[in-house]
This record gives sequence, structure tokens and C-alpha cells, in this order.
Amino acid sequence: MYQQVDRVRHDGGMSKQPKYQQVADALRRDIDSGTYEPGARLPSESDLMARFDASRNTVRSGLNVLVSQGLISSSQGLGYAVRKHEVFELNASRFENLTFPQNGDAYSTDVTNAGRRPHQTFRVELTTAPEYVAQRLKVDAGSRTVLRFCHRFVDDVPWSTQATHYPEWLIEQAPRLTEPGDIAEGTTRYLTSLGIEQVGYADEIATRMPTPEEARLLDIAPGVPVLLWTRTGYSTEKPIRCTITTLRGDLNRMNYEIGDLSARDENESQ
Amino acid sequence: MYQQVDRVRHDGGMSKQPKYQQVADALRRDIDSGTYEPGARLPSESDLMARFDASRNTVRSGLNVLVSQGLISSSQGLGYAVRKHEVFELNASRFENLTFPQNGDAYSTDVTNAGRRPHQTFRVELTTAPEYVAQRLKVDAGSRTVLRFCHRFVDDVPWSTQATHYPEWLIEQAPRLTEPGDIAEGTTRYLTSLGIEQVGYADEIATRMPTPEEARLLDIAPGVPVLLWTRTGYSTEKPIRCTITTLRGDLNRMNYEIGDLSARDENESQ
DNA sequence: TTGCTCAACTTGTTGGTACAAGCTCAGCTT
DNA sequence: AAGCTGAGCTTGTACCAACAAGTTGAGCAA
Repeated sequence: MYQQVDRVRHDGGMSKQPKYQQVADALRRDIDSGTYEPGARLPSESDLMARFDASRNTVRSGLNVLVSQGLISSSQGLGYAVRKHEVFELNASRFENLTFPQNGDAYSTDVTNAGRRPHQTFRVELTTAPEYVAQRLKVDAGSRTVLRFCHRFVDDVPWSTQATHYPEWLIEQAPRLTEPGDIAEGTTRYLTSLGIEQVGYADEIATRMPTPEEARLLDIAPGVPVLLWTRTGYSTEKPIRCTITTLRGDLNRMNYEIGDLSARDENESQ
Repeated sequence: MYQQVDRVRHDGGMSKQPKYQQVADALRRDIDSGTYEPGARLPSESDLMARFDASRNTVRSGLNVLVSQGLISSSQGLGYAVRKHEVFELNASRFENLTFPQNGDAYSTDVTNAGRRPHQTFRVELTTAPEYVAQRLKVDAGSRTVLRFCHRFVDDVPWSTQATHYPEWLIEQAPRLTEPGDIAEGTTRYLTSLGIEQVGYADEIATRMPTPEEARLLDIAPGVPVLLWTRTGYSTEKPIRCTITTLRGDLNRMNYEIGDLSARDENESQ
């Protein structure tokens, strides 16, 4: 009742790759070679079915490979398009950061300097520390922390989320940490003014595919990973904060500058 | 001839999510809640078809979502299993690194200390600098560089690749750079001994999905991104090297330590 | 001119079938 | 005992059909 039409190779007998892979590879080559430029539309599924003599499902499998690799995106009614990447540089180790580390101000300034429009929403909570945070703050698992959460946008595009946890014992000395709303001068400056100075920090950087929650908050397209940046800040005596920043991988690059870079900076022609 | 059997909601009328998403979400919940532990096998596609009253295509779509997110993996004949993650820590900013930055030695030592068995293949080439590298080395696009390429394994699992480019002008002063085979004392120590000292470096960290080439070299499973680490080293006068390390995102985490961390290190009980 | 409707495109979802190919193990053969 | 073979499980590839839903633009109506 269902004839399995001729599965023999038509291509000279050399290929062992499945057809959907051939579709993906061919399209990838076209994109790499500039046939389809970033932002350009790809042929429709129907066109590709004709070009590759394949069924719609097979063509879609091939396209799906490229979507999962973040090379193209699709939208219903519009078609497939080559993704264009725009990267924002994040300076993670400027000296200023030790004294005034990533106050919301530094973020706004950076973005504005790049000619873009920053925007953020803000929230304060009293929560129990997740295992991951408790370890880094050296407090008991399940103990309470102040969570200051920030959701950041650039030109209304979701860019990153930032969750900073402060240990409970800090609240007595720094009650304004629990105040809802921004602390104008920056929390770290506020802490410094109280004699709690951050003298060092440890950064951890990892990457993975986003959770559905993260994908929702950051409006992350299929095939785009997140960059996870954890900064634990220390006074001379104890850990005083743990900041977890979740960045869209397609939009951000982190920079660290260590040692003497005068050779790089002396003629910034590029 | 083809009756579209009853597309009405059976689920109380509340859901608007497509069925394959429901499958993905349900399985994700099961995994998060520990019903299926890391390494455990998931029910077969047939089982899931029964459980969700869905066609094989639909079930596969749902599973495919989780595969693309790196949460599960599949192998033909064996079934689907929950991925387990094992992370290796990479210290990117230890003070020693400024004087003796990532010689193969540091890598081998780190791995051996972790009780693992390191292994690497090595290659030297004279190539034209890619645009990306040429910019960082401040040489003309298309000019030649020495490429020292390293493919690293831990317990025979592909772990990372490292490509270090040296500008052509360095060869005269440091001819051994073109020697095939490892330079025992480490290239940076070798350069230092010639009076070419690396006094600072700039690191850039980005993430994306691997190219097919990278996926092949590092044996990267679907749904796993790569971590791209570029280190440009400077003497007091010029850039002297540019190292691009490609790391499997599921196996690596990078660490930077800046400032005074005595408070962290004084009781390393955890 | 303005605004609406609808046809004609696009991708998204879901159902089905058939066969290929990898893995395991029981059970037979040697 | 050792080794082979094949049944029966698994996922992988490829095809077909139907309808849902988002987008665009031509063309008609106010």
C-alpha cells in the first residue's frame, strides 16, 4: 500500500550523509560564502523542497539544524532569515570596578556611551539562599539573603539579568540594602561608606543553553546560549556579596584586562 | 480520505501550548524533580506515545526540544538519557600566569592534580592570520603568523583546542617558535629568556553554538555551546601573541581572581 | 484617501507509514 | 565454553497529508 520509492543514491554513490544534513550543509555553505547575507531571507521551504528534491519534513529537519546552531531564525508567516549578531563589550576588570563595582550607574554609562538607550527594572526580596549562593557566601544552606534583582534592556531588547545576594548578617550594618528601589550612589559605594570595603572578588564564567525561564526573561532565540557570570565579592574578612549575571550569549562579550596594556592602548587607531 | 480526528482539547480547555511543548515541559519537570536522575534512561518513544497520547513525531519533537537544550541525549539503539555534567575549573588569572602563562605544563599539572589523565596532540604551522587575529596582533590582514595548535583531551575525552598565533616579526628573534614539537620550558618562558617579556594581557570571552568543525574536533553533543577564550599578550611595546581557546561548554568553567581574596582562602573547609 | 477584507503566501503543529540501523540477549551451533 | 545468529527492542531518516496561524498586499468599499 505504501511503496518505498527507490532509496538508491542519485548523487553518484559517494554520499553517506542523510539528506537533511546535506540540506543543512549546503545552506551553511551558502551563508558562509555570502550568498545569503546576515539579515537576508532564505528561500521558502517550498523552494528548498524543489532545489533538493526532498519532502517538506526533510527540508525542515535541515533548517532546524541551522536554527539549533543559532545560524538562522524563523518566524511564522515571514520565513527564515540569516541571523545577524551584534556584540556588546563588557569590561569586567577595570580598576574602577574594585572600588565601585558594577553599580547600575556603570551599566547605564557604558550603554549610553555606546549610543544606546538603557532601561532596567528592579526588585528587592528577602529569600533563602540557593545552595550555589550559600556556598559562595559561606553561610548555611537555607539561610536568608537579601536579593537585589535587576532586569536590563538596551533599546528595549532584553540584555541580561543580574541577581545580587547579600548575606543576612550584613543587613544590620547596612539596612538600606533591603530598601526597594535603587540606591543612587551604588550599593558597593554605600557599603564602603559604612566601612565594609570590597577588597577582592572571584569571578566564575560558564555557559549553557538557557532554561525556559531564562529564555522567556531574555527573549532568547533557539540556538543561542547564555553566558553565566558569577562574581563573589570579599571584604578583608568575609564574602559580602554574590552576583549572578545571566547574559544573552549572542549579544555580549566579556573582557578582562590584566597587567600592563600600555602597548595596546598607545595608538588606538582600530 | 484523511479525517482530521478531533482537534478539540481533552485537557479541560485550559492549555494553549502545543502538545510537543507539553511533552517537553512534562519531561523537564520530571528531570528537575529527580524522577529521572542524571545518567538515567528515559522511557522509550513508544512509552511516551502512550503516556501523552501523541504520535511518534510529536513525541520526538518534544524530546528534540530537550536535546537542543542539552538536557538529554539520545543514541540509536539505546534510547534517551539525562545528561550528566562534570565541570573542570580553569584558573585564568593566577599570578603565575603573568610570568608563565598557560604553558602546556600548567594544563598537564592542573589535570593531573585533579586525578585525571591529560593527553594532547600538537602541530605547528605557518599561516596567514585570520582577520580576527590580525587585528589583535596589530599586523596587516593577510600577513603571516606562526600558529601553534593544540588539541587537548582529559581521560581521552576531547576537552579543548588552543590556537596560538605569533606575529611574523617575532620569528627572527625567536626562531624556535617554528619548531615542530613542544618547547619544553613553555613558549612564554622561552620568549622571556630572549628578553621578550609579556607584561600584560587582554582576555575576551564569548559563547555560541559550535561550528560543525568544532563539534567534530571536540565531539560536542547537540545542545552544548562552546566557550571562546581569546587572550592577547603584550610586551611593553607590541602585542606578541594571540591565543584562541575553544572549550566545551559542558565541561569547563573559567575563574578569575582579582584583588585580595585572603578572606576566601583562609578556611577552605568547603 | 482611508480602511477593510480576503486570497495567497509563509511557517507551525499533528497525524500517519515504512524502512534503516544500532544495541542486547536468548538460544543455537560449533 | 566459545562464538554466531537472529528476534525484538531502541532511535534515525524519509516520505505523505491536513489543517492552524502569522504576514503581506491587491483590490474593493466607504
